[in-house]
Amino acid sequence: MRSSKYFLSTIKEAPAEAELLSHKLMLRAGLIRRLGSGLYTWMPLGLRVLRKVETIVREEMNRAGALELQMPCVVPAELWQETGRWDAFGPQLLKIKDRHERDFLFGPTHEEVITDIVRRDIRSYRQLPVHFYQLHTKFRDEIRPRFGVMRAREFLMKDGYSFHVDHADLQREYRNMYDTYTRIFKRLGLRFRAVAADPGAIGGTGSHEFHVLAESGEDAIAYCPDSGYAANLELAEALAPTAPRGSPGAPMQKVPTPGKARCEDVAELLKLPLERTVKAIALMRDETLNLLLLRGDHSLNELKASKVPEVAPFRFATEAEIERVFGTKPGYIGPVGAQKVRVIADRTVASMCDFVCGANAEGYHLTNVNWGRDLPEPELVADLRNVVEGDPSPDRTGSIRILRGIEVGHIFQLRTKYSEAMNASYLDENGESRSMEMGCYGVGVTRIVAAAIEQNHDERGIIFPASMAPFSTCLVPIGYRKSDAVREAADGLYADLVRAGIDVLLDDRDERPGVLFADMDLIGVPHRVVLSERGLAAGTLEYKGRSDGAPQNLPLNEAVRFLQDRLG
RNA sequence: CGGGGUGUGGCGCAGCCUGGUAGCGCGCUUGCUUUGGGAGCAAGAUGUCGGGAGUUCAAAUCUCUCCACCCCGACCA
Repeated sequence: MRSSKYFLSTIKEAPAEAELLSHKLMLRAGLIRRLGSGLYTWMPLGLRVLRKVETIVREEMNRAGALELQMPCVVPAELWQETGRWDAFGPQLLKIKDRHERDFLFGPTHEEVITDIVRRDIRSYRQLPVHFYQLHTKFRDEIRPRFGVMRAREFLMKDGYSFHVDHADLQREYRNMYDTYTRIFKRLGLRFRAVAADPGAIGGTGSHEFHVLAESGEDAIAYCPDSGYAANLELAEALAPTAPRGSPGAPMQKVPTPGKARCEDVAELLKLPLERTVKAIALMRDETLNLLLLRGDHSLNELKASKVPEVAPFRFATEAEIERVFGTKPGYIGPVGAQKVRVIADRTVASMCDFVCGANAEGYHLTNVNWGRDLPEPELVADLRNVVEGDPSPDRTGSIRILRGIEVGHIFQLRTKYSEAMNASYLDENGESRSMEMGCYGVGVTRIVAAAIEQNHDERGIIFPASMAPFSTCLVPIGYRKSDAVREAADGLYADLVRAGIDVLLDDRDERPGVLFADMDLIGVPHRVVLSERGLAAGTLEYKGRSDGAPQNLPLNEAVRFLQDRLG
């Protein structure tokens, strides 16, 4: 491709709408343009990148034995009413009506449609297993789309669905997909990690997420370098402390802490470590108030809380409810002397002694509080908190580190959730009807591009991994329009590179060299070859990798072979 | 949806408080010069100041209202 015949639309200053670095760079490099909230056009340059990612995903899915098909984006409501998701999916579901006022939806995911296909076409165990996938546009009416294509409303996703005679075969395919996803992200050249995850709203048992590691990632991952344990932070178990609870020291004391509602402030005022304080979080379950206790430096894990039967379903108590029950404002509430309240302690809190908590009186806290002496033992002890750096690994080998990640893939074992709801069954060897076991597997294709940039960039712009760069190589002639020698050499080398099957961009624009260099760096082309009169006179050209510190000179006639070696 | 913020040429912004004929930088067009890291000079083009209503002799500026977008929370590939 010649840039004079292409459409490069780079800009120096990122539009104010972009906050995240990858978003700014994608706009500046002219990969995408925004149409509306969460809606983006993929410009020719960006689409090249997207297609490269798609191709790798498709090749690996095919290699894994899955079959590509394509389902409609627009789906009749009846199918979703059958599984109850027409109502259960909530406002994220874009509902639409046709001219006959019939209800449809724009598919955010396609379990219903694929299960409908399978229940019509599959009768016998002899036809199983099957695995169908598509690369298709999804729409989810996110509450708050953000970060460009990272969390867009319309996005490209690879979604695959497999059907099996039994759970064992589903598990086999699940492992197959785990390996396939691992291959995909390796081929893409990304630093990533597979982590155990909560199946969430999609349902089923057993699930892993694949995260691209990046500082700005929205998700936290608990990772143990010693054992290899990796889980989404929300899932990682915080083990109970092994050391026995210390014995009570000084008597409990009510101390004034005016204006100090946060544990940090109380600890600072009392000159005590934050680890000696206890925070109280009031959650309502119907009309019951549960008081959850966490150590001052820990944070509530709402997923864990939602799995404690005595707590869930919950909502946070309002300030009015808190004042009615405790007679004081949030910030000064505590378990000592609290009436009509169920006290539920996090495992860590249950083993604390001589701790600090709210006194249920505005402007006061209690110090040297001890279970069994100053208040009854907690009614319930549960794992309620997020793990923190340094916690023991849940597999009891080594300790936890926290990494940030961007979720780009998720695999689920749905089991029979959808096949039962939609009556997708088959006849087994004995002629008996059985529900199919089902798995589903998603890759956020558009998000991968943003995540790759988030992980790989510098002050000059994007550093695309070779796998997804819009062009593998750029040929930058200096003085293309001025020097016959440069032009002839550039055209000749360009033709040679094209003939060698190299995905090369000849930057033949009539611009100053600085502009050409800056643009090629910005759009992230991994390999750059510079031709100049000076070099030609010496029979050399210049090569520089996108992240190399300095260029190197090469004999002119070795350029093609050199690049072929570099490109593998 | 709750909280915070922003809408002024293609992009980034000033002007608004204190009403008086809309400005800067980048980009764009033309010419000359320049040519190894986003050039210099000169001449130009481009604005329903987010929409509507109101106050006023007069509104980008004040008031009301609607809209769009961004940031923080819950959701997710």
